[in-house]
Amino acid sequence: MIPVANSRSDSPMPSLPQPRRIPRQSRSRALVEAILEATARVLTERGYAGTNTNLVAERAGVSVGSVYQYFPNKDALLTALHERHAAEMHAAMERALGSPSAAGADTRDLRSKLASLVQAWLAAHRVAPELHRVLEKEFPFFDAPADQSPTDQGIRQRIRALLDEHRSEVVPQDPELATWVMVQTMESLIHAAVIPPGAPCSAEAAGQAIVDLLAGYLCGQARRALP
Amino acid sequence: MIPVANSRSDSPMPSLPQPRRIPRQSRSRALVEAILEATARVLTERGYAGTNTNLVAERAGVSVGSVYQYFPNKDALLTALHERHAAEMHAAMERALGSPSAAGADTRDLRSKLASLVQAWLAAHRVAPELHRVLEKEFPFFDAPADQSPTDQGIRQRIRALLDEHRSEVVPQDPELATWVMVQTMESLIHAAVIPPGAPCSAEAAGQAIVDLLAGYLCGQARRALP
Amino acid sequence: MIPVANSRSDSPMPSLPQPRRIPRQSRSRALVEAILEATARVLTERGYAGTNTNLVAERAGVSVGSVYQYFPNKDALLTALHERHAAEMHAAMERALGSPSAAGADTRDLRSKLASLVQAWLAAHRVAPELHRVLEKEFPFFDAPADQSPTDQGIRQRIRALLDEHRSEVVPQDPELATWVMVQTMESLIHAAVIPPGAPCSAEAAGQAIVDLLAGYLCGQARRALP
Amino acid sequence: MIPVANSRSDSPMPSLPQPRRIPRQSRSRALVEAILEATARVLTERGYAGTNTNLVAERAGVSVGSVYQYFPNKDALLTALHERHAAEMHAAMERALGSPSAAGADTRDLRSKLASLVQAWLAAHRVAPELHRVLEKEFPFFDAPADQSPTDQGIRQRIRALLDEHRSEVVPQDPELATWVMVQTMESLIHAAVIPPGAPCSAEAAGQAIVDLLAGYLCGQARRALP
DNA sequence: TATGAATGAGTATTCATTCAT
DNA sequence: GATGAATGAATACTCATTCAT
Repeated sequence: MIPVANSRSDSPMPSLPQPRRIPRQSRSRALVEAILEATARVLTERGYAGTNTNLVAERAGVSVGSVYQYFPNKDALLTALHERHAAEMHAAMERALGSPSAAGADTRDLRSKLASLVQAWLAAHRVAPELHRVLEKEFPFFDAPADQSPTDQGIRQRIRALLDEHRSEVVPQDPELATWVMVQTMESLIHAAVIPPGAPCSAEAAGQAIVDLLAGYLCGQARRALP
Repeated sequence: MIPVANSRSDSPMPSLPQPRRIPRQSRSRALVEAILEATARVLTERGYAGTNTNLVAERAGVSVGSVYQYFPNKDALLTALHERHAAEMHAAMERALGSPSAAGADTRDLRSKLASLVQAWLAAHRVAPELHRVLEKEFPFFDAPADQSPTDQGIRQRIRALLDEHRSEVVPQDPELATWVMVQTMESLIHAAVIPPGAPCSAEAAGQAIVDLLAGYLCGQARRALP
Repeated sequence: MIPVANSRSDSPMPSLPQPRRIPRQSRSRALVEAILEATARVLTERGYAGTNTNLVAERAGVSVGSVYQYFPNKDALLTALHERHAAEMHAAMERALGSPSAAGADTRDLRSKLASLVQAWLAAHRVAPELHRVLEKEFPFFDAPADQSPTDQGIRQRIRALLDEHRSEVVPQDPELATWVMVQTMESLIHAAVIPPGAPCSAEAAGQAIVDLLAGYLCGQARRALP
Repeated sequence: MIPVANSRSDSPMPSLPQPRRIPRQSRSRALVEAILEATARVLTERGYAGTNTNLVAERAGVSVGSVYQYFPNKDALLTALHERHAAEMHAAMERALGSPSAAGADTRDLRSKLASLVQAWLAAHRVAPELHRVLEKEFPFFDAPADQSPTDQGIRQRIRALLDEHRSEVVPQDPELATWVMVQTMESLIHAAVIPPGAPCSAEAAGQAIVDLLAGYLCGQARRALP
């Protein structure tokens, strides 16, 4: 395993960097918010190499010191942004699928649910595609630790639960493997679809194709109804 | 397009950096080879942040000046490595599918050909997974320009040709879109399967799953034979 | 043992920092000379906290990069200066005492030799007392490693040899201990004498007093001749 | 005098920084005590570079603001600690020699008194050698101003008084010079003896050697009785 | 008074790139 | 062509100090 020298200090990245202090007061929260907002903006405009803590601080209208008051290092900014993104995706998923505990309430078939999910995620990514590009394509090496982040785990588990709910419709035998295929495929294709140059078609068509792909794999037939 | 400030000079990266001179003499070629080899080694051992031109030169047993004789800047090294990788993939594809001009010679069905291709690519990636990890996961922002690289275009076209050859078996209507789905899916899943932590199963099983996914999408059924 | 966080990096100081490359060509040597000269000047003018590598480089008329080409870090500059000082003291000692191998050639008694040595060292320190102040008083924590430097060892050994040569005149039993007392006393008193506010008397008188002190300890009587 | 740029503000240090307010209430005194205690602890554990006001405040269980309520700047903390040390040495000296006003009461000869003093100081330094190491070796540039501190003056004067009491036994003519030699020698050798790597012998033997050195200088013979 | 969040100047070090030899 | 010494802009991070609450 390569020790990815990601920040200046060549120390091996110790799992997920956490905010230095959990902000409780509203002022602190606003500060953290402003810092993350500025990070997102700078990241979007200048990419990874062009992003530096001093600039982020300036853009956020705070001092560098304040940035370091809440984030132990530069990577923590990116990680926080990543986490926030994962949380948004998780929320979008919950909205699209409902909570797993409320199973049975949702009587749609697997394909319909997949369509909802893909739709919701595509919509969420269209908000700030450039930011996601940087976050997901320039720093996927944050994915390894991020995969162990609770939010990412949550996403994976929800997908797994979805497959379990519909296990009678699901063709692939190994649910673990099927979950992996699902998550990898959805993430990469949704990003590829949204991020320039994007898919060679409308977002709707791309979404449709992704659903076809997934449903074809899971249910053994790509099209809902083949005459 | 975002001007990714990747090299020291903040100038927006103008498409693909090309080798400063195409070396014709064998000595030059050996030099370029040594430099790229060293780049690959350093990249594998130390990741992106740990890679720098001086170290590459040292490892290659050349002076920095010589590196800059053949590569206009640091990014050109990585781009060249990426191109080389794409070329290898292209060659593996040719071996697996045969040249498109020799169509008709290969009488296997689409699924069999897909299986060969996935097999070949998985095998090719297992040779130096760490290098691919860095190349594909730390620098996927090269992907966009790389998509415009001739080699990548070649891969895309070969896949497109494959779908055309089997257009009778292919369910999706839009061949352009189908090609896009194919390429994106294969690339991301193969990388995900090979790069740690990898797929939650054997490489064979992962390959099988990828083929199932692709064939399900293209042919309308995931399993070769469903009774 | 306390890990003295001396440079910015909190890493434990690994014995003596060595120049990054041993300069062979005259230009390099001149560069190193200029850098050390500048370091000495800055150190003298601004003390430890006021000394920084960028300023040193500027004063030396070179770029920071060049400083780091020859010295791995800031401390190495100070260490080099310290070493150079020790070497000067060693040379002054050789001149005052003669080489130990040529024993017998010098027929003076112990007290005379001590007087020569003290004299020589006082003179050497009067050249740049402020520099020595900083070197010896602001950074004596460099002494611990420096004590293991070959030059400092050389000084200690020469003193030890001197005591051995005159073992018949020397009262204290333990030569190891006597050497320690000698070295510590000479160093601290000479520095104290030269560095402002210095001794409450002329340099000559101070030197005389130091010789009295040492000779009194070693030979059992402070004055050369007490009637 | 060199303007040692020791605190962040580059202003030349104006002699001795004094506590901002002399605390009269017990709570204040306790606060000051806690702060100094914490300073000593941090200094001992982390050395000069590792010591910072925020950490000191935290260790003291106070806010930084409170530190600055009683100490105008960081150096004042160290100066106060140094003063406290000097005071302890002064007290130890009083205990060993008796108050100078009570002269005549102590009928011991000079050498005995010196032995007592050296003994007492060695013992005092063995309590927290690391702290003294930092205090005396990392910051001896405080020595110059410290020499002007009342407590240090007190020590000097007491030594001077001692020499006067025994002026009949004292060989060196200039009492001012003799005092200077005494103070410098005792301080540096006691520190050298206690601070690692220390003297190449037991503390007792080192103390004995120091007394021999001083007595030899003052009284003209190193050993109490030479047959 | 006490607090501690906020400040921001300051600094060691790196590394892509150049160019005189 | 090849070399590698020299360059110097760039940047993460610290910490003494302030001041609104």
